[in-house]
Formats: sequence, structure tokens, C-alpha cells
Amino acid sequence: MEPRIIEEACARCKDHCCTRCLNDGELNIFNCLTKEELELLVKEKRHVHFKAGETILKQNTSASHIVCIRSGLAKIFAEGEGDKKLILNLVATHSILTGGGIFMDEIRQFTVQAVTEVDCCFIYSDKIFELVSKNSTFAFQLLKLNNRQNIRMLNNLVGITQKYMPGRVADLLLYLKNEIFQSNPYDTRLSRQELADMTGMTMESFIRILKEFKSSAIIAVEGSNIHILDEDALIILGKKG
Amino acid sequence: MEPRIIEEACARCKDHCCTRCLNDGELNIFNCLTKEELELLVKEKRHVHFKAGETILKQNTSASHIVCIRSGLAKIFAEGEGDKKLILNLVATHSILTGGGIFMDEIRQFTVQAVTEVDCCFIYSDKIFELVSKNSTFAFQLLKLNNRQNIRMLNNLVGITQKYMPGRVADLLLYLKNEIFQSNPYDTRLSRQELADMTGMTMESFIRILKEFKSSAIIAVEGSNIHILDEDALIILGKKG
DNA sequence: TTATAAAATTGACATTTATCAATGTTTTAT
DNA sequence: ATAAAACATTGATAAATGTCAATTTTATAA
Repeated sequence: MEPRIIEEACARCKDHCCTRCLNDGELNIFNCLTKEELELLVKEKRHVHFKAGETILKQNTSASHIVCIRSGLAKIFAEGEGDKKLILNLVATHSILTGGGIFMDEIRQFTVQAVTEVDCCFIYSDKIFELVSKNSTFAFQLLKLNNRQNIRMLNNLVGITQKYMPGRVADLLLYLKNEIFQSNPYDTRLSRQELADMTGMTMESFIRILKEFKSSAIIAVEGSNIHILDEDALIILGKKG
Repeated sequence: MEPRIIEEACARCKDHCCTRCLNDGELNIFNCLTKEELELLVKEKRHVHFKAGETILKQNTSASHIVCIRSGLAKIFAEGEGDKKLILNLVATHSILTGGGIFMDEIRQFTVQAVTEVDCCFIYSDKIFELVSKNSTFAFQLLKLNNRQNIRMLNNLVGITQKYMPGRVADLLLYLKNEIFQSNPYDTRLSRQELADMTGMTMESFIRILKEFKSSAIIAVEGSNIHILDEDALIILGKKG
């Protein structure tokens, strides 16, 4: 359930890919490490490749690693009773995954699954803890990173509980454009079911809202390719709930 | 909007109340501080008293302090568009509040409001940051604490998005008994509206579910006093969604 | 204590959202 | 190229939840 295919000790990482591993447009949390500390990290790091659909981290397994995404797109979701899924977040290139609970009971709170092919690095939590105690700047950066990710998910969920479906879909479309793909016609690579799972509604309901937006000329949709035509309308819909 | 009444530099804290400030049944995060570090904390600490209903921390204000609750009950909630409130968590004696975003943009993500009278200590974030860089054990403890609180709120919200109303109410009643009041007939001191705000539903809907539980002899209700009669039934309801 | 306000409850009804089944479309494997 | 599977769409309908208004109960202040 943990790293399916542990490949070689990350050869390519000798070039210190960690130093380029950004998150959320923030400064790299590994930048504050000394050369020795970085060596420690790189030495133990494992490079793993996942095909689309494979599970990277599984909810309720023990949290022994953190994962850095080198390339690709993955989804973080909570598995509820009876096949219920709620996608909490998408993570793309240069993101860092803690799986929810590295710092709590050492049990993963969420599942992470590859949406596209994903190339990533597995780092033992132990190493991270070691660095936290050695380097306080690193500790602080990690605290910030962790908090930022959680807050984003919380705010997203608050929206889901407070807004009607059109508002939720509007928020999602804007989020995908602004935060994940950062381009306007964007190709989600996500199924309708997955998009619906990001908004806490059924696929059928999601499709209906999308259809309404299409016929109101707010967006254009071609398969998994979405083009926002009237961003202001979406913003208003999102505000209104 | 910040500390309404800053009283004297916390006289009573000379007895190192911090060393008794537990959270969530976990070990005290201040325990790992040296005597000097604790002095630093206590010297700058302010003791503040709030009446029921007063706002302790306000969403969207700048996050200059963390707060430790010495006694009383407070609610953490997200304020949405148009008076919409969602109570994310209750915090009782010996809890530590970060207000959501001390480590992120320094803006509070949530509002914290006193439910009963609340006695608490305000500590500058700067002092906390200073301690994080001085003491790595403290950094790690804080990381854990912060993460645990966020995960709890996330899991709660996931439940709200995935379950029908009876399941949500069942979860809430069990949560109040097990985590907050730790006794069986318990007095919530919360209005129906507040209880409803913890489940993301309207007050009227909440009351109806409560009534159903009452007529099924699952609970007994007397004002804000709730007695769980058939805990198993609630557990099943919570699982089923 | 009484008047007044606030909170809780109930009912009727409207709206939102999910469910189920049928059909069309695209992708995948032979 | 064709069959099979997976995915997407649509419609009809049922269930869940919210809204609004009226009423009762409880708390509060003069």
C-alpha cells in the first residue's frame, strides 16, 4: 500500500531537485537546509513513479513518509462510509504531501491518488523529524506549509457546506484556473465524477450545473477542457452561494 | 477587535499556569520549555477575561497572538457570506487557540467567541516564533498540536458533506459527550442555533431531528441539557450517514 | 410580578439535490 | 474496424433540506 515501486535511490536527485521543490508559490521549504542536511535528505530519498489511477498514499495506513511531487497531478481525498469520496485538494508539480497526519498518530488521514502519471520522491518522516529538531527555520517553514494546506482545505469545505451547487461549481472552476492550471482554457484531465467529488455533489448534478453555465455562455466545455468566458459571472455566483 | 480588556500582566500566571495548559488530552506543549523560555513566555503574557458572547478573536484581523483558555467554553467558527456561520470546533479549558492562520499570512481564518465566561491568556505570536526557533521540541509539539486541531476540523467537515442530517446530529451528540463535556447528561450551554451551526443545517431542521431522537427514546432533552440514552443507536446512525 | 424580548417549536410549503433508469458518446482492446 | 467497456448526458421522480409564518415556551428587565 505504501510505495508500490521503490526505484533506485534517487539518482536524478543528486542534482538537488529538492532545491527546486516549491509549494504554492511560496519559497522552497528545503532552501533553509545546510548542505549537510540536504545530503542527509537526498541520501535516503527514493524516487517512485506512478501510473494514472494508482494510489500513492492510502488513508488509514501508517504515515512513514512524506512525498514530494516532481511532476504530474494527484488528488487528495477522504474516503467515507460506502464508497463516498470527497476530493479535498489537487496537488501538482513541486507540491509536498503529508497525507494529513504525519504529525498526528502517524496515521494517514487521506488517500492520495495519481490523476496523470506522477513522478515523486519518498522521504522518511524520521528524516523530516530529525531536520525539524536540527533546524528551526525548517521547522517553521514546515509548520507554515502544513498549516497553509490545511487552511485551504478547510476553507474549501466551508464553502461546500454553505453554498448551493452553482456557487460550488463556480468556485471550483475558478480554483482550477487560478490555482491548479494557471491558464484559461485548461484541460482538467479529470472525469466528471472527479469534478463532482471536489464539490460534494453527484455527477449528475454537476453535469447539470455545467450545462447551465454553458447555455448561459459563462463557460465553454469540450470534454475535459474548460474555457472560462465570463469570469465575473463565476465570481458573482461564487460570492452569492 | 483584538483583546478587548487587557488586564494586568498575568499575576496569577506567576504560578506557571502554562505548565498545566494541556490540550486534547495530549501532553502540554509548554512542558518542553526550559525555565528561561517559560519565563520569557510568562513575562509577556496577558490575562484577559471575556463575558459570554464576546468575540475573542475575529476572522480577517491580523493574527498577532495565540490564546490559551484557562477556563470556560468558546466556539470557533467560519463566517461566510450573508450571516452564514459554521461552527468548526468548540474549545474548552486548557485549549490553545491559533485562530487558524498564525502561520499563514498572519491573518485569522476564523472567529472565536466566548460561549460561557472565558478566562484566557494572550501570548504574542512573536514570542511563539522565537521559541520555535530556539527549541525544536517545542516546534515539533506545536506542529503536532496545530495539525491535530486542523485534522479534527477537516474530518468533521467531511462528515457534514457526506452524511444526511440524522447522521450529523448523531455525530455531534457523541462528540459533545466524548470530547467536550466528558459526562453523560451534559449541559451544552449552546442554543439550538449554535448546535445547528455545528452541523451545517438550519435550526428548524436540527430541532426536528432532535425531536425524532427524543421520540425514539435515543436521547432525553431538557433545555440545553442532553442525556444520551441509547449510545449504540447514535453510533449506528453516525456510521450509516 | 408583569411586560417584553428572545429562543424554541411546529406546520405548510417550496426548493434543492439525489436517485434511478435510459440513452448517447467516447475510449479501449481485440 | 468492431465489440466491449467506461464515461457522459438526459429525463422523470423521490427524498432531503430549507424557508416562511405562526405559536409556544423560556429568559430578562422594569
